[in-house]
Amino acid sequence: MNNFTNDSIQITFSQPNLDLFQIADSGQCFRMIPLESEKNGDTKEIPGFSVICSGRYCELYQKGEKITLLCMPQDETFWKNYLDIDTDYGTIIASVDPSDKYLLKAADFGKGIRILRQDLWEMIITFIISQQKAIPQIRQAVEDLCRSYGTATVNFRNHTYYSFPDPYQLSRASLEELKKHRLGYRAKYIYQVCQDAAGKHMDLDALKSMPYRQAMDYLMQFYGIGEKVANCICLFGLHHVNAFPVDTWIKKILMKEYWQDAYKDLPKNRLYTTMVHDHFSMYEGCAGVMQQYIFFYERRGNMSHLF
DNA sequence: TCCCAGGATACTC
DNA sequence: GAGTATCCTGGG
Repeated sequence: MNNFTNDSIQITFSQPNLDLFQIADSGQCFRMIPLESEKNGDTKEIPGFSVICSGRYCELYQKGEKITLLCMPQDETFWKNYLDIDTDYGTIIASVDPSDKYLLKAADFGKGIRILRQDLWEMIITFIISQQKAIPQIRQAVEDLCRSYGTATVNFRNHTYYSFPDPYQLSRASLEELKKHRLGYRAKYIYQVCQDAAGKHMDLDALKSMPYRQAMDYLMQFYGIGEKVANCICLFGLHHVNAFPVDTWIKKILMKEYWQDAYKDLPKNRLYTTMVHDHFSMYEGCAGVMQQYIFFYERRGNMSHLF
């Protein structure tokens, strides 16, 4: 990380409960990519990540609790905020119910995970894309949209990177164009949401000021956004840490680890809501973090690697 | 070849 | 309110 060309600054700070590798494949962030260097013709992975968010580019490196941030000087505050450095995750982990052995293990295993403060619009589109897709496919589709419709900028290494297209940029894509990016049946959802956002029918600024429940109701009015996607947008795009997205992984965990006989007569639809309420509503203000811990713990046990 | 993967919609009853 | 077929695509 020594041969950067111009203007960039390098800041190193110490931060507990922050693990770049865990965050990068926690499934919340799709533009945090391992850095590679070319040596003797073949590419070699180096222990760092490039991140693109809100039109900005940075590189992050880690050694123990020491995080090194490489970015433009005016963006230092932005990236520190992105990493949610003002939240004390140690306190959150310490608040785990001692009788919940599974969550204790999961929180310890994923103690370096944080809820990043990402761009709202990017999260809306990304999690619409995410439905019925695996993480590498989501990455690919997002990168595709950025290269096709985003703004090209040259970073401090003289490499070109592409911002995530804003509503106006993305709304210029026709439905047919969107379908070419392997979005499948999601293309029509994205097309409609872009039209809504560019036409101010979807008001992102208003959304940012809404409390969690209101934001959920607002988001679910739009075509292609159901409860799960709305929860992901709330958690990762609005930093509503009470949001608790329930996908098939979480359903599996709930059935495996939190089942009680009292649930046997509940219809499936009510079942998961009830289970989440019974076991996670006590984590006021950090339930979403607990969701990330169990999600990551379960997935890591089942998958060898993701990149 | 079939099946399903980190869902939502439109349609049934 | 609760259950189901259908929608794209890629990979096992």
